[in-house]
Amino acid sequence: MDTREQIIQLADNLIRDKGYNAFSFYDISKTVGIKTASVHYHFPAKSDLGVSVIEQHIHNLHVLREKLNSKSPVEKLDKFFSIYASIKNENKVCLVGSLATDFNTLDKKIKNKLKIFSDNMLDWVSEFLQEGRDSNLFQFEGSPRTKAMMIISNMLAIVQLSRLTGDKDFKTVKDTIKQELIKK
Amino acid sequence: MDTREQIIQLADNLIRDKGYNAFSFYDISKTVGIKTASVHYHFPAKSDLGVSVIEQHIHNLHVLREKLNSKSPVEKLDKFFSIYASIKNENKVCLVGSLATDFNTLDKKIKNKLKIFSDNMLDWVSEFLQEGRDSNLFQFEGSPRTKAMMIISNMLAIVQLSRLTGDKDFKTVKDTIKQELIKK
DNA sequence: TTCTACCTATCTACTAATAGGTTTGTATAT
DNA sequence: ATATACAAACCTATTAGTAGATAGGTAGAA
Repeated sequence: MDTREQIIQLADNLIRDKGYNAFSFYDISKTVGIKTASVHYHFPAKSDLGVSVIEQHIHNLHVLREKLNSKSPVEKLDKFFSIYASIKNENKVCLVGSLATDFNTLDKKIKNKLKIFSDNMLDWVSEFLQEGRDSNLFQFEGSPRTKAMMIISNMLAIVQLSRLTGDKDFKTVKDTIKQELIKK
Repeated sequence: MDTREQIIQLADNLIRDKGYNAFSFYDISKTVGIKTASVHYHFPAKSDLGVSVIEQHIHNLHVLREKLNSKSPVEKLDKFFSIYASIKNENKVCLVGSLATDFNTLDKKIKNKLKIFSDNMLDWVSEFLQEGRDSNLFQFEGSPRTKAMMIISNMLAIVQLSRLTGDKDFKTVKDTIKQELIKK
């Protein structure tokens, strides 16, 4: 992994661990083993780094969608859950949740990119929910978009909330959502 | 309102607007009209202010519970929703959500106090959900605590997420939760 | 007098960011 | 084959600004 990628990876972890306004170029530099000025060589401003972190997530989601394209809605749902399970496992939160709380302090470029990412995520989940209902695998009322919004917000929040209430609440909520969606 | 209360009120708004690590004693001082050193007179450290903000929320919840004690579960649910509606209306997020994303940067005293607050909230919602189901007003499966966790996380997250996806999504999600809970 | 609530002044540490220099490899022209 | 040019990726050094925090002083009220 080259330096640039390493910086993005690290920034991503820091944002989801401590929040955007709690990490600095010094945190990056000491771990990568270069000076802060060298981090600025790759990313002139902190907001440029923020934008790149989100772009990485957009790209990863795109690749995942392609990969799962021909798989069943249940497999897609499981993969969706497993993303949040590993977030929880690392005691982090999801990118959208983290940046949403800092939203009013962010650069316009970051805000716009983040909107694109959350739209993509919402689009993907809506799509496989619809697909699952059409093939009688899932049951839910209302539009797929609304259901997607509810499932995403449940997962987004439970990784945050279970930092306080205990990690096993994550599993309980995840299992309940799946059960409600799949039971017949 | 005396200075101390004014500082707490202001810090509360700043935390829920921009996040704990994005506000400073200078933000407080310029609005209250005193110097930063004078803010330190009331709250020696930033974490003391943070603790007081949470204590205020704990107190407010306690007062609310007392006030609604004899009211119906539906009224309690509506009041619960209206709290989040006004948060959304101000384009803020809820205290627990905001501090949960910054959790790994917080002082131990803040972490502990925050746990108490989220426990109280969870306790209250679980209680009126149970009450509502017992009197055939609500229907849901699983434990009241799990359902409370899911409803709280939905609301916690939708105020965050709808900063990106649009304010009307807040209303859609809120209405859907209520409908699913009350329909017979 | 002593306490409350503020003040001025200052400190240390950290922040993002920039200017300008060094090293290293690589491509091109002679 | 060797000198020249150049860019990539780092460096040192520095800037201007902000952070939280403290020492010590003051004016007015109890």
